[in-house]
Amino acid sequence: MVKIENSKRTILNLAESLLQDKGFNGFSYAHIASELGVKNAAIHYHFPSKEDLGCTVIQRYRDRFKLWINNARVKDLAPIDKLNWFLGIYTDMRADKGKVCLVGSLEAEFNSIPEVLQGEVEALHKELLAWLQAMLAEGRDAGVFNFNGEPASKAALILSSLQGGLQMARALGTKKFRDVVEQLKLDLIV
Amino acid sequence: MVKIENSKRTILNLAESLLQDKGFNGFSYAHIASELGVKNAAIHYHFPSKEDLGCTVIQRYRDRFKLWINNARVKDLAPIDKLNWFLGIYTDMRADKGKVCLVGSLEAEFNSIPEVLQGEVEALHKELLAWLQAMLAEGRDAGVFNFNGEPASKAALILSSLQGGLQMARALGTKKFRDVVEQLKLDLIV
DNA sequence: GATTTTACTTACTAGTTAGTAAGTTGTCAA
DNA sequence: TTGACAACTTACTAACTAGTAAGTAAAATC
Repeated sequence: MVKIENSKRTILNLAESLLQDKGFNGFSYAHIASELGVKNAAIHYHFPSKEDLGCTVIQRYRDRFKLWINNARVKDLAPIDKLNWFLGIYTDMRADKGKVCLVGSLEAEFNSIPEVLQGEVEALHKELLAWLQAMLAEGRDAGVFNFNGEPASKAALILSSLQGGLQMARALGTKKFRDVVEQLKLDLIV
Repeated sequence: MVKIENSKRTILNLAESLLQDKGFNGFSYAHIASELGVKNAAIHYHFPSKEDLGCTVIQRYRDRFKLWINNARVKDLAPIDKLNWFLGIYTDMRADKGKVCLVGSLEAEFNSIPEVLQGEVEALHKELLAWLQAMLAEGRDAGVFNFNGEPASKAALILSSLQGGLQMARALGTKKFRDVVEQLKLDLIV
């Protein structure tokens, strides 16, 4: 028995990567197993069903995001730096083999994924929006952001455009994604 | 033999609907066949491969869009009415059982769909952007739209946010999509 | 040192997938 | 009336899907 160090985490990393690359219906246990050099059943040992695997990936991402935003490195940033930190997450995804965000990938296939997974996606999306909204309100109050309407609506617009922008870049290239980010800033920063 | 009227078109309608609902990897020939009350092979008779089917759906959509924008009913509209016409397409998709746009659905699964289909998606996306860009430029020149930066970038932002907004609405409800559209207008219209 | 637990493998199942080959039947043109 | 053709059905295949049950070997625990 060749023991792989931290199999569970390695499987989750690969599953997350495959979700962002091929979508939930676009990868199989066999893909993960062959990439890890183990058998299908080994994946089922750690994650009995694909639903379990998907949910755990999202839960881990939610935990990660919560840790980040509550860490002083992000929490104590000025609004404009918070914005750039957030945009950087998406820019990094694009740079990493043209990945898209988990939320976008799973919402595009929303009606063909398990219900509990839908619930996890909903929760994650709400958490992202809540943070964005608070950051926008903070920045507007501080006079560094300028926009009409509610912070909640502006947050929804920004997140949607990042989500769509990553997908667009797959067909039209990274430059188009950069255009979206730049325009986003032009429409926000004083 | 019970002849279904215009089978080919009926199959295309169903395939388009399934693409927008479940994604390319989320539906099968069996789904289409059972819904139409025919056998699998009947679908293969009209569209030998799933790749053919997908491509034909996109080609038809491209033709339709070309017809629309070249028709006087749209062509001769004022920029603001052109905008509302375009936004209406997406609002209607949302109203129709929470569908997402074809481009978004296929780009989310971009790395697990056939290459020729990727090409069709790219072409459609470019055509949508080109029309949007021209409309934005026209509106800005006419003084009804106001935005910084290039029309191409603003077009990319708007289309991305509509694409992402439809997906977001699946998890968070139609109100969130309306918020995106409203914010979009606030950020554009004088 | 014995026993339990962890992390697998082997071997399998039942269902689904896209796709094919050969036959059938109604329609239409010559 | 015959023959071609369109639009299927029947019957099949090979590959892949998630998932399971039983066995195995090393490591941790007692």
